[in-house]
Amino acid sequence: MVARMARHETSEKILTAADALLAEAGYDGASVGRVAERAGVNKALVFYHFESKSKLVEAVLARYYDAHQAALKAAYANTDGDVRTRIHRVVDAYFSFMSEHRTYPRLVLGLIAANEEARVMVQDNLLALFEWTTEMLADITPNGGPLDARHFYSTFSGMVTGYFTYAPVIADAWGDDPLCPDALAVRLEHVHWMVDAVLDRLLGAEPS
Amino acid sequence: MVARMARHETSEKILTAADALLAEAGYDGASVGRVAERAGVNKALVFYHFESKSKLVEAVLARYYDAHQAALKAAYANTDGDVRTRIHRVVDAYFSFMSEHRTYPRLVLGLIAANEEARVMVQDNLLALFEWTTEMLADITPNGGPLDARHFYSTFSGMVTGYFTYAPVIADAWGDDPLCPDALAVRLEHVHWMVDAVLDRLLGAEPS
DNA sequence: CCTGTGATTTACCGATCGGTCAATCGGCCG
DNA sequence: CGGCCGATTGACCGATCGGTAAATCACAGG
Repeated sequence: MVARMARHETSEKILTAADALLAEAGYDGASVGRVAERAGVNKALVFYHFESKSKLVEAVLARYYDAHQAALKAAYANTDGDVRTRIHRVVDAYFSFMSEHRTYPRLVLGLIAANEEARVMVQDNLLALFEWTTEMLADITPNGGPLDARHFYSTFSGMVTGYFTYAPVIADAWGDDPLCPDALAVRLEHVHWMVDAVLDRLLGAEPS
Repeated sequence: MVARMARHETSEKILTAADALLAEAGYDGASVGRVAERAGVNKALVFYHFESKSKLVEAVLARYYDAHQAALKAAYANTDGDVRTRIHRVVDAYFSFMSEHRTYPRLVLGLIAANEEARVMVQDNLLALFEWTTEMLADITPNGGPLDARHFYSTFSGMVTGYFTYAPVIADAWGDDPLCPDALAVRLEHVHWMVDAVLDRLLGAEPS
C-alpha cells in the first residue's frame, strides 16, 4: 500500500516543501517535522535522503545558486548594444529571475536573519555575484569612494530583492497586491528609471 | 546576597539583552532563557516583568518606534532651503538614526523573516513611515506608475537599511569593516549621490 | 520586631526540536 | 519461490522551547 517512488522523486518533493517553508517561516520555523508533513513523507525519511537539517538547507540553496549566476552571466554575455543597453539587460535578468523564483529572496532573508551557521551558507553565492558585478562595472565606475561598484551592487540588488522580501509586509498598505504581474512590471520600470538616472549622472553628457 | 534593584533598572537590562540577541539570532534564536542569561537574570523573571515573549519583543520595538519617526519628522520640519536640501536632511537623519541604533535594522529583519505573528509587529511602524514619506514627496513625484513615492521610499530606505543588514554577510569580501565610521561615511555619500541623481532626472534642468 | 509586599528564585510542566535505530515494506534477481 | 537491498516507517532519545506555581528573599512601615 505504501507508494514507492524513485529516489530522485522523493528528494524533489522534500526539497520543494523545504523551499516553501523556509521562505514562509525562516530557518528555525522550518522544522524538519513540518517539512516532512508538507511533503507528505515520514520525518525520518528526510534524514535518510539528506543527512541533517543543515545539509537539507544547503541542498535547497544549491538549486538556486547555479541558476542565479547563470542567468546573470548569460544576460551580460550578450554584447549587443552599448554599456547602457547591457546593464539594462542584466537588470532585466536579475529581476525576472527573482519573479520566477519568488521564494528565493525570502529564503535568503530567512537564512541571513538566523544563526551564524545559516548565514555562512549564503555568503558564498552572495560573494560570487558581488565580485562578478564589480568586474562588470569596472569600466564605468571609479575604484573606491562612494561611486565604487560595490555600492551600486548593494543599491540595485537591494532595490530588487528588497522589494520582494518586504512586499508581504507592505501589502496591506498597498491597495493592490505588490507581487501581481502589473505591479511587478511597474517596479521593473522604476528600477530601469533608476539605472538611467545613475548612468546619466555617471557618464555625463557623453555621446553614446 | 541577591542584589535588589528598581523595577525600571531590571526591565532595562532585560530589554537591552533582548535587543542585542534578537538582532544576532532572530526571533526564534532569541529564546527567553538566553535573553535572561545575557541579562544576568533568572528566566522566570522575564515573564514577571513582561508577561510573554511576544510582549517582550513588542517592548523592544516600542523603544525604537517613536524615536525613529521623531528623528525623521524633526529633520523634515526644518524648512530651511529648497526641496533638495530638505530631502538630503531627511536622508541624513534616516542614516544617522540607523548608525546610532545598529541593532534596529537587523532586529526588524529578524522579525520579518520569522513567523506571521512577529511580522505584524513590524507592520505598524513600517506603514507609518511609509505614509509619511509618501506625503513628503507628494509635490515632486507623480501619483502612480514607476515614479510613485512608494517606489522611491522602498528604494532609498532599502539603500540604508539593506546596507546595515547585509553588512555582516559581505564583511569578509570587503577588505575593511563596512560598519566602521569611515566606511559608513562613504556609504552616506553614496546615498546622497543617488538622491542627487534622482532629483536631477526628476526636476530636469530646473534652476534651483 | 513583625508583617506585608513586591522582586526573585527553584522546580516543574507539556510540547517540540534535531536526530537515531531497529523493524518493515516492496520490488528485482536468481 | 527465497533472499537481498534500498526505501520507508514508528517508536524513541536528550535537549530545549515558552510558560506556570509556589516558595523565598529583601526591604519598608507600623
